Amino acid sequence: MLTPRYFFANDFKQFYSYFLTQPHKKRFFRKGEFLWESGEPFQRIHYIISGAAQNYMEHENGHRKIISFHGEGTVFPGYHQHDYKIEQSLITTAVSDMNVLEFTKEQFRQMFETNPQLSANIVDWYSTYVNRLLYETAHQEYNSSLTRLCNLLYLLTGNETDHPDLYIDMTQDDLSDLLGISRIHVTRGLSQLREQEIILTRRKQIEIRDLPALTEYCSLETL
Amino acid sequence: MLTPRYFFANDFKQFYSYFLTQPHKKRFFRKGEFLWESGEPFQRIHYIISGAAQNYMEHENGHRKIISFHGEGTVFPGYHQHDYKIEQSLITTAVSDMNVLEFTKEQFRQMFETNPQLSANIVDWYSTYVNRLLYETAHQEYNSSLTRLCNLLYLLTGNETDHPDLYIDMTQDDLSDLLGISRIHVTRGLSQLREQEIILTRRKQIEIRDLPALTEYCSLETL
DNA sequence: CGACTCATTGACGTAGCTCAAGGTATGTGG
DNA sequence: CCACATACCTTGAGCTACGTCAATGAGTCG
Repeated sequence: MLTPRYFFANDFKQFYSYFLTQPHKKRFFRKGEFLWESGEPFQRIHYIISGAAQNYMEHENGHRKIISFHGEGTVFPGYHQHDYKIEQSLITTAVSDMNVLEFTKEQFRQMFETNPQLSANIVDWYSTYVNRLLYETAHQEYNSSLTRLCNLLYLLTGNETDHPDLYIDMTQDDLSDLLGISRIHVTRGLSQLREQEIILTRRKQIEIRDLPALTEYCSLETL
Repeated sequence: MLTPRYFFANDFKQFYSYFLTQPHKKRFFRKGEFLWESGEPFQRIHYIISGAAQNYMEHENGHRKIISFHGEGTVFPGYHQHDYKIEQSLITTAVSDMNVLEFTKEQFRQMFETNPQLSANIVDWYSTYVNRLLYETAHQEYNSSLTRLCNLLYLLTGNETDHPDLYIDMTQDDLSDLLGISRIHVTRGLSQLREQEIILTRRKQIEIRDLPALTEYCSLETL
């Protein structure tokens, strides 16, 4: 039973060697560079060999919403044919140096049409993406800011694995942009958790000290 | 350039005759019946011949979030293989009497794997669904309640077509559940628009009298 | 006619926002 | 290696948009 994910990785790893046999371009992006710029329609699709990217949207009033992270062994953005207005506000940047395989929409279409395993995988990827968005739209929206924060921290530990990652390397600004809660309010929530010795906060990092206690604050839907 | 949609219809119409040739079950649902019940894992997929369904989610604290409507000539839910926890809180009910073709996941998988046009269409459907969810998560979230309301009304007129539908047949409760805003606040927003003679309100219906004036209240992303 | 369901308006409370000021790591250039 | 700039974090104070509660009105249906 899958829970929402903010970080996508390794869900296309099995196609790496196949991708290499198909027409593509090898590219390198330095940390901070754009893979997909604001205002540009969606045109190229990347298979990520190493490094990670962040996908976010800029609101006309200046707010920034981080939607997802994409790391090694995954493909972003999801392949499709339509053009959506909202894509003009989407931005993808490298959060670390990246090596990728770059495909045009047309090249990817070729593969989609001739490789049934690939097309099945793309649909699964979409369903995972939908799941993450549904979680936010239909669940998180109704939670208090503290619950939302705790849910996010819990999910970022990669709860599904046997080895939860207890160090979340992210600024409070990023958490705020992921949650759609003001940075100051995020700080207040974290302070509260810190007082209860559930977490430790430091520069660009949250350390989870007491995962069971954290889950006490999470909504049922999250666990 | 596509804008978000809340109402899905006719995007699988071209497969109707194909679907009829494939293994399926014809079913009839009376208004109010469940196509997919709460707690039940996702198992069956419906092609809608006539009538319409509503897909919503129930939050553990009692809130109800309407996600989308699905009418004639479309398929719901989207085909996929994984099981997501959140699906246990999803509910689909008939909002009018419905005639559908019902497929099991397995039957649909067969079609997905053997009909490339169908699989391409499924991916396009997913991208449209993602677009609607992104719109809400990354855009509406940052708008004031009045802007959100106006955006929704505008989108519900079916703005893309040449013949906008100026009568929105929906209770204020439904609008509130679509927007994630309290019913009372929805009423207040509507009152404001009514005072400016942009809309007329009546039982289970909003009539748009002045569409251009309405768009003045919409966010840029919506138009 | 009575019993729903749906819509409206007022009064009031509060979660979360913004503004403001200050504190503490980290990195850079002289 | 120091000092200075910058990025990041913390806390307080006050405001406001939106939520809840409560009372009433207005269609609709059996």
